[in-house]
Amino acid sequence: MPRTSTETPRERYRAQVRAEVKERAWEQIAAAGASALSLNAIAKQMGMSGPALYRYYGSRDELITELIRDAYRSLADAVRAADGDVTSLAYALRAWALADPHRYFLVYGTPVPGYHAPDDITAIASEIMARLLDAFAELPAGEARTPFDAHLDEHREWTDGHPAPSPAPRRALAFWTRLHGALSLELAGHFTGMGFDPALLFAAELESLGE
Amino acid sequence: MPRTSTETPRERYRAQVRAEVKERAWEQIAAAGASALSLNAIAKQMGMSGPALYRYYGSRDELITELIRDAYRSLADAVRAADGDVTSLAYALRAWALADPHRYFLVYGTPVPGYHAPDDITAIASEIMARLLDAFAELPAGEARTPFDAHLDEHREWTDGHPAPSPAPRRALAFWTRLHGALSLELAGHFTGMGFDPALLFAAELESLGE
DNA sequence: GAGCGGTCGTGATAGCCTCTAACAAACTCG
DNA sequence: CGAGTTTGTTAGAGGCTATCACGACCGCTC
Repeated sequence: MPRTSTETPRERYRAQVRAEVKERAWEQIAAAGASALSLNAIAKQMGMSGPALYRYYGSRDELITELIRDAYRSLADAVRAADGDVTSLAYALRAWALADPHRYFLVYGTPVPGYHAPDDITAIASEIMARLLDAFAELPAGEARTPFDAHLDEHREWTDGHPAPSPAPRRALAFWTRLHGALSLELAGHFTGMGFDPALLFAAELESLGE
Repeated sequence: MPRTSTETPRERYRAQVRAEVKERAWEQIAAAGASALSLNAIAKQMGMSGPALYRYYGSRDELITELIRDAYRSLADAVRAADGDVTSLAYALRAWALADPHRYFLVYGTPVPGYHAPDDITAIASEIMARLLDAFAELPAGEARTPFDAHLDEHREWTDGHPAPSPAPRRALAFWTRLHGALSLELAGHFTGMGFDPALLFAAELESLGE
């Protein structure tokens, strides 16, 4: 197999170790959530002693930020891989969330107080949003124009130049907030013991976006 | 002032210290979130040495559980104090959430992996749900019956004997998930920099429940 | 009022964590 | 081969949760 010539052996090794650290980190997160992530434990698991890991990640926060970045990227991939239409987007989102709930909460869960997302992460987020706007732009306009539509027409910074006409931004926002509402409560276990099927609730909410 | 005769001085003192601990805990949570809560720091703040606090709360988890319980109780109070109708319930919820976002996340945020809520907490949660069902039971039935309505009719464990007829449970669930979706994304800061007014999004989502 | 039992606060300690610093070993590349 | 960078080590500071043994104190009872 051909190797990239611009990559020194050291860089190769470094990248490999960083990747393995992330792997273990994901395992830990899946097992006990992001708050329980311990650089020390990862180091020991990999057979090296605590501080060695700091050669690869300057701090716990740096590692977590990298994991959040990867989570966003994988969500963007999942969304990109879905068919263009709204329904398949919704089920791609749901499948991605159910595949690893902790990863979902890393993106949409309780924020760390001081934390502010780096630019490249917000860029990925807006790519996902663009995909949503695409999907809704293709739908027929349909219903009546709401006051919130008017407000959104005057505040379209977030659509970042996307040409989707008037009802689409509102519907894209509703897609995001409604499905997040249903998904996050399901993943957080707030529906357990209630008896109904969360998948059907999700479907019903998705339905509500079509009307 | 008359004092309760069933209360010994020791018990009075104990209750007072426990209350002050909780106060400091809320301050810390408001400042840096629940994950940053430190029994040690609280003890020092109160002028006593670390382990002394363990006389009052057996563990950090026990304190947090108590805080979650209080959060649920205060939400139940807020909801109980609101007028019966759906709109005032929604704005009571929103006001309660905005008053202390970290408290909101304590209730509806990323779950701690091992954690399972004690019975009395789930009891409070179902009282809140009953209030919601009340509000929707008073509304005219209106629209067409959905497949999800049928599913809910067969799975009404969670309504806990509440007599609200068919469309009400679905609408109460939608109230919960939609408003939570909008609120939690707002509180987590996912709308910052997007330009639109989260209050108007909330209002629009609330509107969507009336139809 | 004296004594006694339970409660409360203390310091010491174990064990975990993050992260820094100084030092030794290993590897790359000229 | 040799020099410089990179990597890993141990030691240690300072934080945390939590347990334990001990002394001090308080309030109830006699």
